[in-house]
This record gives sequence, C-alpha cells and structure tokens, in this order.
Amino acid sequence: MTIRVYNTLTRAKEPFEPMIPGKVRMYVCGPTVYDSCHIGHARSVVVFDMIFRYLIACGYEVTYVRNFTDIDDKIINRANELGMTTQALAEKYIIEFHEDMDALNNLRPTIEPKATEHIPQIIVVIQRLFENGYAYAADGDVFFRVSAHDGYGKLSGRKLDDMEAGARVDIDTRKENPFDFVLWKASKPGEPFWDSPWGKGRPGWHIECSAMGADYLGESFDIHGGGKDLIFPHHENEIAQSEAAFGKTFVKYWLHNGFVNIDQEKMSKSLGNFRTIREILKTCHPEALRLFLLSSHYRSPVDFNEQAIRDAGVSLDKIYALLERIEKSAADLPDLETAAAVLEETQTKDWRRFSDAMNDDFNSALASGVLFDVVRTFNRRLDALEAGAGEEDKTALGSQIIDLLRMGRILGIMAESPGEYMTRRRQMDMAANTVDPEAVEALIREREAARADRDFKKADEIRDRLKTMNIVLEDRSDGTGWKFIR
RNA sequence: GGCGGCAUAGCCAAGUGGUAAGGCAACGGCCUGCAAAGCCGAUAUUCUCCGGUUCGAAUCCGGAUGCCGCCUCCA
Repeated sequence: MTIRVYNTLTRAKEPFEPMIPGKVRMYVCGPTVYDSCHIGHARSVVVFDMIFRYLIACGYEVTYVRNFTDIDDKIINRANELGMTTQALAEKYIIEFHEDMDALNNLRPTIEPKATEHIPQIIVVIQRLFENGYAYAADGDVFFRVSAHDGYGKLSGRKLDDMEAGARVDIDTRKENPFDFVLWKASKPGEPFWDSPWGKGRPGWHIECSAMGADYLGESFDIHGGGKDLIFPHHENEIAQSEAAFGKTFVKYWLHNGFVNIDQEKMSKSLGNFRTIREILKTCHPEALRLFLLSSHYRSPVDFNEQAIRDAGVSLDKIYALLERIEKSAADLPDLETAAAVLEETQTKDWRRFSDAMNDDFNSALASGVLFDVVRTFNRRLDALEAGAGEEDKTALGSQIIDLLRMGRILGIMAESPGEYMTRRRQMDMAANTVDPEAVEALIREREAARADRDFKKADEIRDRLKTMNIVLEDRSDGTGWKFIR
C-alpha cells in the first residue's frame, strides 16, 4: 500500500510518489535561533522526525534538510540587548536547540544549513529574479514583485485583490504592491552585513529557504514542511521566489503541522504562556512528551496541559512495564537487544495495521492505538504463559517483540532499556517529591518483617503511612518495590 | 472584511459511506493476606443541532449554533 499525504497545496490527500523513485528530498523550516525552543518547536520537529523515520522504514533514501535562520531582525535586536554578536547568540541557541531536540530523541537531519553560510547562493537566486523581472531595488533594499508572479496565493488560497482589501498598517511606499516582500535588506550602521550587488546588507527571511533548498535538494523537490503558521506569508513567498527564479514547480507536497495550545489558549509570548522544552523536561520524560505529541494527528491542534502530559507518562509507563516484564520473563523469549538487531521486515498483522495507519497521512494517533493493542495482547500471552498455559502463544511472542520495537522506532520511543527508564523516572519523581529513600526502604524492611510474622495489621499500617507520602508499594516475587503515585 | 479548520463517552483521541480503535479516569470480576501490576467484563443504540442524498452517514450535501486559526514576527 502506498503512502497518502495531505497536500496543503491541493487541499487533498494524494498518493505519495517521489519525483525520483526510491528517493525522497525533504525540507523543513527550522528555527530562528534567538531564544530557547518551546513546545511548538518540539511538535514540528517531532512530527517531521516521525515522518523521516517512517519514510526510511519504508525503504526510501531520504535527504532531510532543516535550516537554521541565524540572521534576522529578532536576532540582531536580541544580540544588542545582550551585548553579544549575532553570531555568538545564534551559536548559543543552535547548541540549545540540538540539546533539546536530541533529548527528545529526534534524529538529526541529513543537513542543517545556516543562512549566513549561504549568502553567495542567496545572491545568485536574487540575481536570477532580477534577470526574470521579478525583483527591483530601492535604496539598497531589494523587493520581490508579487504582481509579476501568476501563481501568487496558490498555497494559502489567497488572492492579492482580496488581501488588499484588508488594510495593512505601515505600507512601505517604495513597494510597488503592499505585498511585495524583501529579498535583500540594506544594513543600518552597526548591523552585520554582507556585500552584494545592491550594497551591504543581509538576506530577507524567505529567500534563504529557496536558496538552500535548491542548493541541497535541487530546484524542485518532494516535501516541504513546517508549522501551519508558515503557510502565509513564508511558504507562499518561497514558492513565488523559487518558481520565479527557476521556472519550475518548487515543491510537490506541502505538509504543515498544527499548533500547540496551552490550557486551551494559543501559546504566545505576549500571553506569557509559552512553555520551553527544557522546562517541561524537568518533570516529564522526553518520550512521554513525544508520545503526547504523536497521540494526535499532526495536522490537528493539540492542547498541552498537566493532565495530558501526565496521561502520556502513565501510558509510557505501561509500555516500559511490559518491556521490563519481557526482560524478566522466565519464558525463553528473545531478549530486547537481540530482537532490536533483527527487526527484519516481517509482515505481521499488527505491523500491517500500524503501517496502514502511518500510510494514511502519517496517522500516528491511530498507529499508537495499534501499539497499545500489541501491548495488551502481549501481556495477555505472558499471563497465560505464567499460568502454565498458552504454550502455543510463545512463538507469537517472538515476532511480537519485533513488532513492538519497530513501532517504537517509528514513534521514537522505547529507545531506553527498561532499567534506564525506571531509573530516570525515579529520579524525576524524586525531584518532584521530597522523600528520603533511605527512610522509605527502612519502612519497607519493617513491613517485610511484619509480613513474615503474618502481622498484616502492622504491614497495612506501614502501607498506609507510605501512601500519605504519595508512595505505593508493589509486592512482587522478587521483593517489594515502590513508586510514586502520579 | 477575506480565507481556512474543528465539534465523537467524565477527559484525551482515532474513525471520512457499511453499522463507534486506543489511552487516562470510574465500575464489576480474576489474581493478591490486603494492595500494586497485568488480564477479563460491562460502559456512547450514538457521533453539536436541523434538513437532504442513499438500501445504508459520525462519515457526502445544504443550513444553524459554538469554538479556533491565518490574513503582522511566529513551529
């Protein structure tokens, strides 16, 4: 079955057919590096990482480009505020971006180009636009002539005439049309600049993507992604620039992810409700955040709130509890590492269901439902085995481990060993609860002694006492464990 | 004003013409000294409302209501 993707350009799901069979060229807009990443960035990166992983799993050779906008007004302003160079500021936040996105278990793209390292390519594209009559200069600035491009508005479904009705505040009188946008911006004194045929200046926001996309993926490529907010004007302008410069279709499939809301409210700096990734990860396991983000379809809006993230954590616990159970199982199942090394392309019914979901416009929400089905049937088979029955299920478990890990690999979860996961969870819980583990262990030993004496009244008193400390006990065959109640 | 999206159980969320996945919570059961974990079972005769098309609609069409996004930097 082929993959079907929703294309913003055509507003329909289409069969995914890369221009070069077997190869996929994908460009996703990366961050402007002037501040810490928030959960909105996380969603975009995680969503396209999931798509990247799935395309690879489907056997495509994927070239994935994600840029860094490392020069623009916001960066200049921020650098001035902080008294540092734009370069140093950008570098600082690129490092942060990598730390955050690596923590979320995102694969690095094939190439991560920076705007400032592609000035010559940018200038060449602008020159092409001049040659083709789509650009004009004014006082060292260069503008794109929107009216000269027939298809302008085709991505966002806007018509220039309709938009002109909506009054824009400060119309630059040097523009031929209010919607003409800057390709090259003259530098003011003290600002970073590069030499160009139009004087000292820096590239406009949109042009870098056209130039770098063409540089690494060609003048025409398969997928271009980003947040929905980029549809207009950013992506609309990219199309105009690229198609005007190169005279061919810029991108075949346009994919856009939905927003993250915080407690039903749009997340924005002015509302002060934006949440940074690093702040969230202090109390939330990164894979729980991933699972949360992938539990909704990528085009739908998603609401971030405490309950949602807690639920995702509980769900993830359920998965790791199974992995731990597999590891400790007496039945001679393949161990996780061996299974992970195999992961051959078996076509089980579960994998089929999972890939069908992913094939339908990367429906990770449906796909994660399949994963939980597998978790449940797996536990059921283990129950049967432990009860001394269900020997016939044993062979099924081998391939089911593989399914489990394959699904996890697409979603980018289950990357840790159960032991690592449990340790990490414990650490985060310890940070959120002020408890002396020594005291807990002492109480547990006391209770063990009481239980050995069959003094269940005392044992239960200790259990209750721990419960007031937000701790629940688990009596297992290999001893008593404890964990925090969420 | 222009363009677009969404409304499914207490909450989250799939389903886009064939009779409502999954997760969390709650309830009953198995298991357990009691629990926890796991499993099993029962939970929406119904998908915001009103019309229409159809043998058949949560799914398509028309209308109403509500919520939201974009049109300005934004993932």
